[in-house]
Amino acid sequence: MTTSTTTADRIADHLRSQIAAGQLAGGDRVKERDVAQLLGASRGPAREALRILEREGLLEIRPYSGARVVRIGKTEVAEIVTLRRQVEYFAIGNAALSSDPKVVAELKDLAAQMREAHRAREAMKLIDLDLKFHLRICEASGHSTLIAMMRTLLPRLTILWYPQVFKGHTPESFEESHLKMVRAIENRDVAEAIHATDQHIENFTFDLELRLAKPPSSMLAS
Amino acid sequence: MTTSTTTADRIADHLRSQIAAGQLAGGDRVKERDVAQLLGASRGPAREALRILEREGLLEIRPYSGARVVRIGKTEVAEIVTLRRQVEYFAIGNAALSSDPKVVAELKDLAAQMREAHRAREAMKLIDLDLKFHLRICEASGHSTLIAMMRTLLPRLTILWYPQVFKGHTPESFEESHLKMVRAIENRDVAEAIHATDQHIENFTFDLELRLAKPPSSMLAS
DNA sequence: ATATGCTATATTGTCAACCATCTATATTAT
DNA sequence: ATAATATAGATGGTTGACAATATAGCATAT
Repeated sequence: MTTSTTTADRIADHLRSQIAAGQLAGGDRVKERDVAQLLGASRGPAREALRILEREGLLEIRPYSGARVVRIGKTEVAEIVTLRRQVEYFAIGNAALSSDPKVVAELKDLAAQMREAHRAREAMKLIDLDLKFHLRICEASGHSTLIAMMRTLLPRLTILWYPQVFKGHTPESFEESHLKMVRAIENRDVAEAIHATDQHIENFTFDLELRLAKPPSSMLAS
Repeated sequence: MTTSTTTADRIADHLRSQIAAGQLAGGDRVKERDVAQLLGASRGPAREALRILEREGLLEIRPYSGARVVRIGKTEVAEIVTLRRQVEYFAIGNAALSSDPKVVAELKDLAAQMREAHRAREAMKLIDLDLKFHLRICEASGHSTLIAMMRTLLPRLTILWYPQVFKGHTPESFEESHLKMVRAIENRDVAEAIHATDQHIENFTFDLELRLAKPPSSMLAS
């Protein structure tokens, strides 16, 4: 649970979790007033939070018509995974070239934290750490536009991933998969970095299922 | 001047033009109140507009510290052009596969409009049309994430391009460069589509200069 | 002169109440 | 059943106020 600086961020975090966990399903409507009251805030920050989630591709907003949770179909899944792969290649390639020891240390730390979160079965925390890990790699490149693109991609991946976050790997294998990427960065081995990334993505998308839209289920849905 | 639906969009459009034209230079501060009053609006929409431009990578916003126009250096220029190339390959490849006649017609129309805007030396209109053109190619793919990424990229390109928008080509050569892409889509020729895109980007980036930050210059700067 | 800490001020962050405007739904008339 | 019309509900936008924070400027100490 990251202590965000602004109310809008806090609200966005909360809604993001709800969406990832499926408490807000595809097609559900999200109203400014409900969101605001739920977190004890006013409409301003709530509105802002919805825009944040729109940019992340988790909500669709149409003027005067409100926000709805996006429906993600098979096409989108394939699309997101493909784009993610390309962006991550680019990112880790650059990270391997610069190979900042400080970044390497941080990544190793994140990998260890993920292992623990995995052991503790803290799904949301694990996802949050994983996002931080892959975003850190982008940030290491120092390319602001690349970071922006990654920010566009990662939240969408979250939705796909959450339902089966512990599936197909152990805390140790999960950590190892990440560490392979880190070591490649550490050794300035661009080819290996990309290969490790390829494997990493492959390991955790082999049976990604789309989450079908289901009937309204949450207290936010109307 | 595009007639936007919401006030925030209108404000964002206005500021985007100012930034592209250099009336707001890198490092300049942009205040909510000033922006609001300038367009006869209140702080709400102004705030929203700033967030829009932040997402587009034209502004940097820090909590309680305000928004500043980003400084774009040589590194960023190279980065943006490279990423743009990759995204556009992906987009036009998909567009060529689907090859929607309606889209093709729209693209041809846009190319013609660009020729006229070029003849009339209407820089901002030309850029606006060009953005529409390339965005339309993305939209043709139907990939919402790809569209999101393109929306991240295009506004940044605008800043780089504006200072020399008419340089290195005639209205006719400019139209032809776009038409080559359109015809490739029309003929479902993926390889040619990518080649045409490559040429197109190459033609108009050969001597992209970075715009250096300069002293505050506008009525919005403080 | 430089560095440090404090104060003052401007700006952002947030709230609340209110009205305008539009969308979508329900209703009515044909 | 269909089309035109009301109605309700939500969003878009305004105003004014206040709280929280960062930054610049000033005083002080080194």
